[in-house]
Amino acid sequence: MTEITGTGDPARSMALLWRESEPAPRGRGAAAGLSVDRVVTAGIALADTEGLGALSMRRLATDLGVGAMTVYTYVPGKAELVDLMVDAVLGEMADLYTPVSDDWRARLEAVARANWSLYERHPWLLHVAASGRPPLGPGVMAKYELELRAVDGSGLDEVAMDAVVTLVDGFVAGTARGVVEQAAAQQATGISEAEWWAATEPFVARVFDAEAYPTVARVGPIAGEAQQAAYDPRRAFEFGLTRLLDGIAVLVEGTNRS
Amino acid sequence: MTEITGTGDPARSMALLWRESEPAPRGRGAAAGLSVDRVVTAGIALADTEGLGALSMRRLATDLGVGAMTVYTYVPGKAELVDLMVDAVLGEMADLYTPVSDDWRARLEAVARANWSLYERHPWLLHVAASGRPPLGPGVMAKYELELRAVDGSGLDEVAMDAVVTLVDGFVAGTARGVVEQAAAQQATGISEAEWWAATEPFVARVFDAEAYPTVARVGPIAGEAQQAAYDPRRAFEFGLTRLLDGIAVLVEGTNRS
DNA sequence: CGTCTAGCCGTACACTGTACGGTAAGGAGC
DNA sequence: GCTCCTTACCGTACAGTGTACGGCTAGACG
Repeated sequence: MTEITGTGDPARSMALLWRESEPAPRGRGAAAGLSVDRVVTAGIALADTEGLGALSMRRLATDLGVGAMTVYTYVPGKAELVDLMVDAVLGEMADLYTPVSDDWRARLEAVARANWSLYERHPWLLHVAASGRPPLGPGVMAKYELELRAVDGSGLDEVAMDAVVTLVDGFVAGTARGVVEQAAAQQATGISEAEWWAATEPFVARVFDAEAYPTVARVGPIAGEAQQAAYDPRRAFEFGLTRLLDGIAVLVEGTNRS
Repeated sequence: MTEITGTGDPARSMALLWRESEPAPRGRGAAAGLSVDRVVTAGIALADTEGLGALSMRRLATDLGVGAMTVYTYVPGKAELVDLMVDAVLGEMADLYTPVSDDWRARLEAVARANWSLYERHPWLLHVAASGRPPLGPGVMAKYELELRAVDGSGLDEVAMDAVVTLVDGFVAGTARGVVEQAAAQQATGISEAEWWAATEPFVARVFDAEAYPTVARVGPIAGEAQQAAYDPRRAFEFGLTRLLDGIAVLVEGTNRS
């Protein structure tokens, strides 16, 4: 259920991403009204509502009202389809973020929260390995541009600007992943987070050796009580974001001082 | 290819994790010498060498020299097997980290690097969604204890100690994921990172609109040149770790001042 | 020696992505 | 209006997956 971007032929992928050589529909295709865009949109809708696990070529074809193999007329394979879906969806970033402040820190925080919203809208993004070889289409470019602008004018050089944006994006992805994983576990088991914790905690208490793990014995219960679970991703997001921005501020101040 | 921990029956899982009620082997099993431990060890070996994608019940059974369904005698299902593998492997953290300094920052940095090594040894860990409902076995406990000790004595309260450890663990997982994703893309395509970038870059140059994305046009080439790729996870790790520790230092100093 | 238990495993089901080859519908040229 | 050709469409097949079910049999116990 993990898809990897950038595994198709680069030339073909780039042509698709930028919608080069989309021919005027001829032949039977015109009747069905099918197109790359419609395929991609249907794929996104399916992944949004039922998860990336439900995105099979057969199911997608059924949703589109065509036979399974017909989808391959518009898209070389599932890998390229996912590339297109990712690029399209990252392009939505522009709707989620509008720069307001002239303070880099406020802008960067807004970028982080917009990314968080993106993962809320499209949780399946976290099941796609896109950081290594991102689909360099218009959506990715627009998102990257917008994020770079947030740190532009802070005094950081170009390499640091890129590194800061990458750091914030990665942080948000990591904490958002926590939300998605908990939701997936709940879906897979039918047991809520609280129920699971209630069922597991007694065993922890029984089997636990407070002498072997004294620090866990001290910290665990307090942290567990505060979160009502083994892990609270939303709390982790708020806590981590402040630390991260503090750390970036140290860099910015150091840069502007010298 | 993404597995989710904590999806089995909590009682059964906890009993397995702590190896309760492992009966003295009777019947034919004694001859084959099979046990939960041997199954788990074989699973880890398989995942280490060929990846989590190669870990199928049939393949594991073949490696153990038994029929496919025999594995189910020792382990309720694949989900529980993965739980056991994760706990066993996180227990190795104790071999990778030995506390030396009495400076919390040095200790926390060592924890981060030990986590990085853990993912180098067992990249498949990143294909397991374990943060939501971690397998609370001896390995997880040992790792958590060790990490909490690193920040103990820094002046932070218990809730903050847990949050800091969670933050660092999540950061390392995110950057390590970059390495694993790039390796997976290379394996899937047979094309190296440099070759992919060389094949893609001309298309970027051709299709790219410097007026639409002026900041990308300025920053992208400089960052790309510095990394020789779209993304360099090792660089991101070193850069991010410093920012993160700086940000945590701000918190520690603030706590100790008041 | 008889019985019973527990380890072992063959078969089956509903899925997956996609290679291959066949069918037929629409546009172009006359 | 007829023919031809391009191209969209799609049925079938293959090698996989996790695991429910039920049958077999080897060893332990009375």
